[in-house]
Amino acid sequence: MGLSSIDPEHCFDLAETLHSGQAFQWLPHRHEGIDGFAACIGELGPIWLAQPSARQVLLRETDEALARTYLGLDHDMPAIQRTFPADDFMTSALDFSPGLRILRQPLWECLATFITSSLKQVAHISAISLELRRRFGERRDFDGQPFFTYPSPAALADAGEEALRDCALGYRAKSLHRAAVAAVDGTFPLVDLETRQSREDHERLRQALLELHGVGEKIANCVLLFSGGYWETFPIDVWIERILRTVYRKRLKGARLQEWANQYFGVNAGYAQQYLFHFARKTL
DNA sequence: CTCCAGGTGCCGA
DNA sequence: TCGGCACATGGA
Repeated sequence: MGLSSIDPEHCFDLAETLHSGQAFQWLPHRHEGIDGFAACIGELGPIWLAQPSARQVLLRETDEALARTYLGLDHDMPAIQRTFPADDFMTSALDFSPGLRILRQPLWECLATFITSSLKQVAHISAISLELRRRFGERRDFDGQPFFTYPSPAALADAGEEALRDCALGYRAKSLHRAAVAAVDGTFPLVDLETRQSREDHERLRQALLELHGVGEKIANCVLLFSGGYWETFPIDVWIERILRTVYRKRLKGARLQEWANQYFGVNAGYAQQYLFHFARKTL
């Protein structure tokens, strides 16, 4: 199978993007003698991605369309970054990883992994995600190595809460199982919610997410940002809250802090948030 | 051992 | 509406 090369056009960093706490499945993988990363995306793949130089992303020809969407290679980064505030910390965060992109992940995979993320470190979210894939996902071999799709709602619903608990999920097992059941019985209409046509879709998806047990403001916002592509959405986790308190001197809480952040960081506040989060986590 | 991690639901004031 | 607390698990 032939390889394709994509020129990202704007500044793009594959490794930073795949390991910035948005997606949790990417593993180092050498393909045809080239070091890169491989994983399944939702029910697709595995796909392999490499970036031997700044203006060159390598992948298999058949994966090109999927990769462009997933990696956000069509994002107009200069235009997006011009909407960020120009304060010192924001500037430092941009300088630290100028090639960071917001991914566009499948809804179920993104929702399910973030349900398992509450009060967990990124490394452990990855471990949990991998275990769920290995136990309940579909095996797909690539270069003689096994990869696994993210388990479908049906697979997790059938597995049962106790089996999920065995994957070190703790109290999150109930939330994940109930979400899987909701997706299967249509209470949470995955396919409808994943299509994005009108302006109302944002609020529709947000409301549906918040009705799920175990999904609050933070997780709903992560899904809106990392799957829905709603870049104005600004998730506030412990890292971001710490930054807003210590760097930006904000003593506000909850909805008031959220309101301030959305106002201050602008129309692409969520995109800005990812630079802040990554910078803080890697340097503080 | 203690503290913390990309939080949420529920309780009482 | 708002603060306090329980909830599982593993790494630092």
